[in-house]
Amino acid sequence: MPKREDAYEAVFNALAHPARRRVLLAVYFAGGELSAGDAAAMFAHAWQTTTRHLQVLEKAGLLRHERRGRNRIYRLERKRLELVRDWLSTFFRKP
Amino acid sequence: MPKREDAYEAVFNALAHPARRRVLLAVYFAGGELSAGDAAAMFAHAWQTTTRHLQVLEKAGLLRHERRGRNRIYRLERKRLELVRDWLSTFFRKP
DNA sequence: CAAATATTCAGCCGCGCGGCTGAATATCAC
DNA sequence: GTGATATTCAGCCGCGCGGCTGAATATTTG
Repeated sequence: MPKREDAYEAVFNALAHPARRRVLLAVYFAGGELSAGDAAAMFAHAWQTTTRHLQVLEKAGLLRHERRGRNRIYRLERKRLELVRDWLSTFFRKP
Repeated sequence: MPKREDAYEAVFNALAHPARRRVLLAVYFAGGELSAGDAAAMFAHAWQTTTRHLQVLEKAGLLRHERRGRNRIYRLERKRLELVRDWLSTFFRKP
């Protein structure tokens, strides 16, 4: 089983790229799910590039996908974002 | 003046490296300030490498330093971590 | 001032990230 | 089944990140 440290590593790495952060926000504002195509349409670069970003996000556990017709629908995994929130919370505890 | 986006970029990038996350935690658990040497001592790699990590953190606004004798004391900028907290909070709002 | 200490500056280098293109795969419409 | 649509897979490539070493820069101590 993967260690907690690896989880942090994957998640923080995933969040390090602006395109990936935008995707997460886009999924959220689209109501929690978004097709790969709609995600790719947000960017100037080739859609294959977005595909890879989506995979990074998914491997980090921040997204999950589901096939729906010929689209792939990506959904947020808020639980995974809690990992970051928890990491941060350390710094905001009363001393 | 720097844009908000650039701030996110710098901060998330800074947090992407495990050594830098460890440094931030170390500073916190050391009571809010830590010398560059003590930071470097935590790692197996050359201290010059830590120097650079500290600079990345400082340029991201997550640390500030102050000379004290021949040491450089690094202090946390919690304010900057709030940026990340705010970014995250979007996802945890009631729908 | 000279020597020791603490830390940074400058610059080299390998490797992975994140662009790209071209081909493959899955599903729907006819 | 054929073609169109949506998306991924495979692989190329440049550039920057993050290691390293060696030299330089404060600051304190004797």
